[in-house]
Amino acid sequence: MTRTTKPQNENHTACPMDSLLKLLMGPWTTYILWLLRSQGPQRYGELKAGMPGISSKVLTERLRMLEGAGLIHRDYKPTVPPAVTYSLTPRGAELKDVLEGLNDLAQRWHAEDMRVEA
Amino acid sequence: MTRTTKPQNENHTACPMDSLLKLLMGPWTTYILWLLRSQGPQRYGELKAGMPGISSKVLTERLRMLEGAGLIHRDYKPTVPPAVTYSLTPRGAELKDVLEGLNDLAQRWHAEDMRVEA
DNA sequence: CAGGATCCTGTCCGATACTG
DNA sequence: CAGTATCGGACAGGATCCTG
Repeated sequence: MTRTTKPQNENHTACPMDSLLKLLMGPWTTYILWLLRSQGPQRYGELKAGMPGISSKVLTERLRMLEGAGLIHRDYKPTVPPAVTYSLTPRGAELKDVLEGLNDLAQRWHAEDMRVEA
Repeated sequence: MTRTTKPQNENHTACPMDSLLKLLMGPWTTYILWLLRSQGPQRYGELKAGMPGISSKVLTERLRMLEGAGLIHRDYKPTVPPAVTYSLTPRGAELKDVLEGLNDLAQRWHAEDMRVEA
């Protein structure tokens, strides 16, 4: 086996949590999940409109990653013009709970820090 | 930190959860937290030894970020030679629960995927 | 409408060398 | 021992143009 990269690094990137974390951390990833959850299934253009400043490339990239991780579902209608609708999968919903836990934590800490610094 | 990025991005990086997520996603971040939790407070050198392949610079960088976020505590003894010990703060412990939740999810999905693909 | 291809850019990471 | 300083390279992300 040719092994040019360092074995140690594979160790920690192979960790399922780490890859999930790495997926979530993308600049717009949580936004996408948030939009799909709060506004229900949406089409590509709607998502893009809801995220001012994102490029097609990055949005597509993120959507593919989320799809690959089984967090969202891609529904492709080969009409003319084509219509693609994205929605959350059960896994996406499961993930929601953890994300909200993280969010609560972050917000609480943030609030605490405000009080301390004031 | 220099602030040359576009205003639109500040919108989503200003979200407390996003910054926390961004912090956690660093290449070695979860490792550090994991080590400090499973092996208790450790010194700089011990941490480094436990993470083969990491450079001083990156380790210091990550430690400073974690310290700045209030997740770890830095105890500096100005002896000769100096001794610096890092430990988890209460916040670090709190974060642990969420991380484990995420980890459980990731592992379960991973296991499920294995069954499906087999 | 929903992306693919391409180029360019900054950022961040790791290696090496040096210091109080 | 516990860092800092500096440099180069890889890669991620953005802008733009183009297509089924």
